[in-house]
Amino acid sequence: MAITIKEVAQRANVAPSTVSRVISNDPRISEKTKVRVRKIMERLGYHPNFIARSLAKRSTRIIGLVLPSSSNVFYQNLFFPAILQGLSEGAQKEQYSLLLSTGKTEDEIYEGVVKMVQGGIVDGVILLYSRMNDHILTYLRDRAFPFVSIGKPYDFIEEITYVDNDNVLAAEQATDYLIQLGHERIGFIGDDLTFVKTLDRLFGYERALKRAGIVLSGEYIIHEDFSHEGGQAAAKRILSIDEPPTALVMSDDFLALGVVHSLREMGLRTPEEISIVSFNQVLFPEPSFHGLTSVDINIFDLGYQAAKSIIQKLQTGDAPTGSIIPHHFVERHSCKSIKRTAMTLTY
Amino acid sequence: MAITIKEVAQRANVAPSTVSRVISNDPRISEKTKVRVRKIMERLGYHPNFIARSLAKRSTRIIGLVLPSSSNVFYQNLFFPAILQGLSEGAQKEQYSLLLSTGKTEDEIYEGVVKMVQGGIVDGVILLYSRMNDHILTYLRDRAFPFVSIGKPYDFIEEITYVDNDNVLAAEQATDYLIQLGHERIGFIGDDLTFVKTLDRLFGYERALKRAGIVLSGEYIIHEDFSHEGGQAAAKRILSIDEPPTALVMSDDFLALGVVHSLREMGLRTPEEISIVSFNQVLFPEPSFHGLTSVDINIFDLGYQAAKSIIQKLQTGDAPTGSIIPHHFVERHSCKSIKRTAMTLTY
DNA sequence: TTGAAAGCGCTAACAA
DNA sequence: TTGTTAGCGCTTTCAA
Repeated sequence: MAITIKEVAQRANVAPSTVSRVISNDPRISEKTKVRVRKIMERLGYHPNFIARSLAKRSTRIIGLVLPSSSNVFYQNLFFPAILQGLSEGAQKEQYSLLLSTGKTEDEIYEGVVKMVQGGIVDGVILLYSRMNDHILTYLRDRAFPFVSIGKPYDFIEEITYVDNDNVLAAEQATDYLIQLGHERIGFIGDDLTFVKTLDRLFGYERALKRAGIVLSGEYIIHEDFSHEGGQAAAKRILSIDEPPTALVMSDDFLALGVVHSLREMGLRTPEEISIVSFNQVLFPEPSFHGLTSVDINIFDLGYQAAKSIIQKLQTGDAPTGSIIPHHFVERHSCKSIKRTAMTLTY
Repeated sequence: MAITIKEVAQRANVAPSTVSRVISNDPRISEKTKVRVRKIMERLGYHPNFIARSLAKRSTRIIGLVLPSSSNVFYQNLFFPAILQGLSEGAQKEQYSLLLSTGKTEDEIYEGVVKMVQGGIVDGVILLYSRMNDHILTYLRDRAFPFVSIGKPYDFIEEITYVDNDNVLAAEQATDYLIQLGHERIGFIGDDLTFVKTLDRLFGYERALKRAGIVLSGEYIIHEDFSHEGGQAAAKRILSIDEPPTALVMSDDFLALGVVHSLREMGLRTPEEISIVSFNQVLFPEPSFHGLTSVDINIFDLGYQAAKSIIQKLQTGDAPTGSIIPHHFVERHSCKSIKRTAMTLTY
């Protein structure tokens, strides 16, 4: 067994409570005894037992991270490590630790969250996603347990602390950009519409089209996983349309790469025959690498701010409702102008 | 405050210890009281407090994960999420949780590990890397604290539980493959040589060359980060050599993509002018996608087995010293034969 | 400025 | 089959 506070107290000829106060650097303890006790802690190699402390203080300084249930896809995308890095740095700064949810199915994850929360393992929770009708969010909210959502919540937006980009605006700008280039047959490819960010991006896309007086076509809106298979399926769908789009807005770089690749295999080149704008900007930051024109959503900042928000909430009991992380449109080489003026030159 | 075991006991007219035994499904308790107590737990919405249980049992069922200190690169590579997925599944299966180390620098990480271990937060630790002269490993070993290393340890290989591929053999096979294709000027690009896996792969590369009677050239061995910048730097180095290699063995897909890309920008095409074999196989499993001939090291299995090994160690007090995960050579389109017979045809 | 003592919620001898 | 009791190692009133 390891050294306890009692043994330190004995050696130092003080009460355990005094040692405890030395640990937390209580100002009521004289410098002299502090120095003496610290020396003995050092000599004995004493380290406080966090579990005992947690039990007494009813706080662990551990934050639970909840991944989405479609985590197989999540694990194959650089979004996850990027956001973890931000979370990790934000937590480390305030001496918090991060506990991962391990479940695969929705039920497993739910059970895991209940265990973390009711078991007193975590002081707060961060949801690494936001989707509609989420049981876990409802559970946390019903219990008034501190949590932060990465992604704007679908309901109760006024009362939930979240961190997000302005996805509507970002998608609108991306779509506008394509419209400016002369495109009118513009498609949208996103993943599961239960995710709020997909809804938002779709909404921004639609808003841009409407404002430009372009009629929406249901055929042009496609939903697939953020995976290579998803990309392939999406590419097939696109080519099966009578009047296929000349440009695409896509909700993720990985998905976009898959689509671009599949389209190329089917004989459709980017940007010559089809223009592409995507989201996330995690795959090699260099502009020259894959050449996807894309919206950089600053994933690291998203994670960092989420950690900051939950910690603030835990420490002050309150936190800003919504934090919006700025995005940046990064123009590269996956889009081509098809304005009539440009076209006539070609004729 | 939440419901405690005492309140359940009162309502059920039993002693707290009986409730405790019901929770752990102790066979000594009669079915009748079990049912009664469970009903009351249900009705009160009781959930055991894990912290209290952990303190009493001196075990938390939490496993600490330690990332390498060069984690900025780690976070930008799909190796990390892939191994996490394996770890996660292995942990979930046995009802263990995963705690992440959050530090950036070596010192921060070391402090974090000490805190986890001495603080009694974790029952065991998994090192997600293996490098020579690792303080953390030494610390854990000195304390005889249960841990598993992902990657063969540099020292004390007999007594440390680890999970790894046969990287020497894999690199030897990859190099052999290039030799079979007629290459003799073969380079090796890896990252930091303090990582054991890089050492092993380098060793396998050298062994294959020696066996084929090819003289090693120090110029042909390059070390760079697993990042795009690293790839760029490596590409420059290669082109600066008087007699540049006609083929490369590389220790990571991400690095390889960066190198391939940079080389192409500098006018050297793959596989026409330079052949490439790499490692990891995390970036889109489809053979057609990026076309890199590569060694699939089954990262998921590596993580899954690591979780399994540490849990076995925690439960039985013992575990196999080394588990070797099989690798698979995946032939694609990044290598070209330059055998003399083929060459003469061209002349 | 320090100490004594109770208690955080649970488990695990030992008794019955 | 169940209850009693003494901790696990720390914090925190209350008292001195």
